[in-house]
Amino acid sequence: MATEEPPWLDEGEWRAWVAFASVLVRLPAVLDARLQRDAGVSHFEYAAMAALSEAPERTLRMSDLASAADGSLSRLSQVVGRLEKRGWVRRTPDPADGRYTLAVLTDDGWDKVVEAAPGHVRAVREFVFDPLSKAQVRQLTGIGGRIMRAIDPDCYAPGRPQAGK
Amino acid sequence: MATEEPPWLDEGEWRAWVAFASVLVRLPAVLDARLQRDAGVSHFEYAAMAALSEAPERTLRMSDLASAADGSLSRLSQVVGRLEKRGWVRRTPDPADGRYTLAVLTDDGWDKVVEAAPGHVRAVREFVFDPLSKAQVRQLTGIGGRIMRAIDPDCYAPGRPQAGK
DNA sequence: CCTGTTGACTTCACGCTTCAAGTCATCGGG
DNA sequence: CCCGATGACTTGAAGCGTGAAGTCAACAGG
Repeated sequence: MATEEPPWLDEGEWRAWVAFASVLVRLPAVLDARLQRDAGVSHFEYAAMAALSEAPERTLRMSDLASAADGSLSRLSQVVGRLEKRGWVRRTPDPADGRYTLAVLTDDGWDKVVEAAPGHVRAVREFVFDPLSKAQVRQLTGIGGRIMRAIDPDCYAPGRPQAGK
Repeated sequence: MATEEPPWLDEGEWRAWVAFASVLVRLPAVLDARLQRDAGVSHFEYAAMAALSEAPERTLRMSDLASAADGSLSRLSQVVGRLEKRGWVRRTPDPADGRYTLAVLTDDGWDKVVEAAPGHVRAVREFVFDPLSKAQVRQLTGIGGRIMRAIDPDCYAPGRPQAGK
């Protein structure tokens, strides 16, 4: 029963895959390049600061920030080191439990996010939402959810009725 | 006219973006990890060898191979160097024009592709096509095409009637 | 034939990511 | 109070990607 499925892609799947695989490679590349050019930060740095900017007290534990930004703790530690050198983030041991380290977005860091966000949103709109119809946006939501649940069933519940923030 | 569009994402777009952005980060990561674990090659190395395996004579000029594999010439040059050391690819100056370099897939390289392909297809099926309905696969084709055309209008014509290979 | 130009590829230095230790604070058991 | 275990983070070496500069073959003009 291990090989219930056809081993190869049929023509419809193949067409979908060539188109989608290109998107997987090129879309992150152009979004990264825009962010780098317009704001001088990588997408991962931006994601980390954006996550902090939405957190209470603009503060998050390193490990929570790592998963919020979809990266390893090691990677995050180095990135936060760079952001700290640029004055956008500060690190403090958690007063409640010294094993944790808290990352805090500074006022300069907040300003940086506010400066970078509109350009990033504009890029996302230009390459993703402008070319799509309203129906396709709905379809994309469903498709993205299905694929994410296949990759990581714990990432979020399927029919969560609450409005996400 | 520069700011015709709303600067922010509405709720439907935002939900689509959170789901899709995660896919953009995690799907390449899991596919890469599978390929690395099962066949010991990176996705880019696999893509390069797969492109060669489908080319006439299993041969392509370096620059054509670079664009077929969606990477810079510089990156490709290094990867082909590594593949050559492993005996899977050979480099020859083009007899017709010495400015070009031809990359040729060796028999060992062919075997490697044949060995790696089923696992890769299985992974793509597991994470992309199994969780989607037939209708969603069609939708994904349309969405992917639209986004790609926004990124690179020259990448392929919209309604090309010819069956792509 | 010589020379400058073009374009394809290669190489090098640098920055980033990863993987495998290493450090440090806390907790539970003697 | 001490001691080992656990878990959160940090660090260091190694590998990979990028951008700039270098090499080399072919061509076009004198």
